[in-house]
Amino acid sequence: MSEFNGNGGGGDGDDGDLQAVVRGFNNSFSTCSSTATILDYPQTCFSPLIIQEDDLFFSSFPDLLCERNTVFDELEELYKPFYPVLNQLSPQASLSSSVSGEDRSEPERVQEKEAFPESTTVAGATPVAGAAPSSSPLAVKYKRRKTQHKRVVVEVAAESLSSDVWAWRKYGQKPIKGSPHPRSYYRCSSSKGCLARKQVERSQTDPQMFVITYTAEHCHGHPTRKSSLAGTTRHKFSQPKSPTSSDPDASISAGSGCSLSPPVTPLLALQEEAEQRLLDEASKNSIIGLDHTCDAMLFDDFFSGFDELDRLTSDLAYCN
DNA sequence: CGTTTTTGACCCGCGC
DNA sequence: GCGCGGGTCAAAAACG
Repeated sequence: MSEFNGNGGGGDGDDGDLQAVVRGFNNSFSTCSSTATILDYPQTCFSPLIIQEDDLFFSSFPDLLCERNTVFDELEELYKPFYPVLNQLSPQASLSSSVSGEDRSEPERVQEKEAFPESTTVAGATPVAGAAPSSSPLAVKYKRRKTQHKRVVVEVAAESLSSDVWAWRKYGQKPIKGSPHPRSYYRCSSSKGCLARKQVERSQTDPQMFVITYTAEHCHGHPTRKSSLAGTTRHKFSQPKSPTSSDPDASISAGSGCSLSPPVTPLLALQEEAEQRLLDEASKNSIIGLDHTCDAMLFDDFFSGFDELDRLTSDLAYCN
């Protein structure tokens, strides 16, 4: 790609950079050394109920506890304006209304169309299935983009990019005007039809940092470490093809790899699953409703996520 | 052989 | 209406 290469000497290196990033940063929430910072959007919610309940749970995960003191507290603070609203909502009711990810078997484009009905809004409005017909198949194909609203932008250090419980598949890379670094586009490959997207690019201000933009939500359960390992080569990302990839970040990819270790015991597997689900919820809640501050979906997904976490926590207690 | 990456082309949204 | 820039597609290549 001549245009891309035209970005100069940094071009090839950036290739490596972004490859290294492919695993995402989800686990950065559990890494105390992570310097994850929330950028553009006000974080939505952290329920008082989860914060009250989880002391025991967090104590089981020192890493999480560490992060909780930073990110979580910050989230809670930002979330305070929502408390009155949340207190009026029933988690159970929310849970029942938020189920939708399971049966998404239709073609992805249709799903996206419904997931992000353009110029729609929300607040309790039900997506109109089959609405907004396009004049041509191609029009349907490319329906989406800038009208998408659910996005979260995160800046993370390179060292926090080494692992991700999600499997991301790169589907594009573009040079960005005004930026010396290209942007890579990833979609979730953990589940067919998953709408989750991720954009990764190197920070302009600090080349040691990466700006990750998450779009949409995963329409499937969190892939446990166990199940991830059960896969074939999913997380064994190939080395950059370019022999010029002497980029130090490429070694991040090759070196740390996916830090997925096989669960030694079922209990450990459960703990890990709970941990990962928590992290996922934290991340998911960052995504939800960022542009629809009062979107009902925001609360639905929020509660459903923590309800599941609560269930897992109960399972943990039972196992102990 | 299945999955992932690369990369040129295509399409759409938006600003002018 | 036009052009630019960003986001996605899809075929080919690479990888394990």
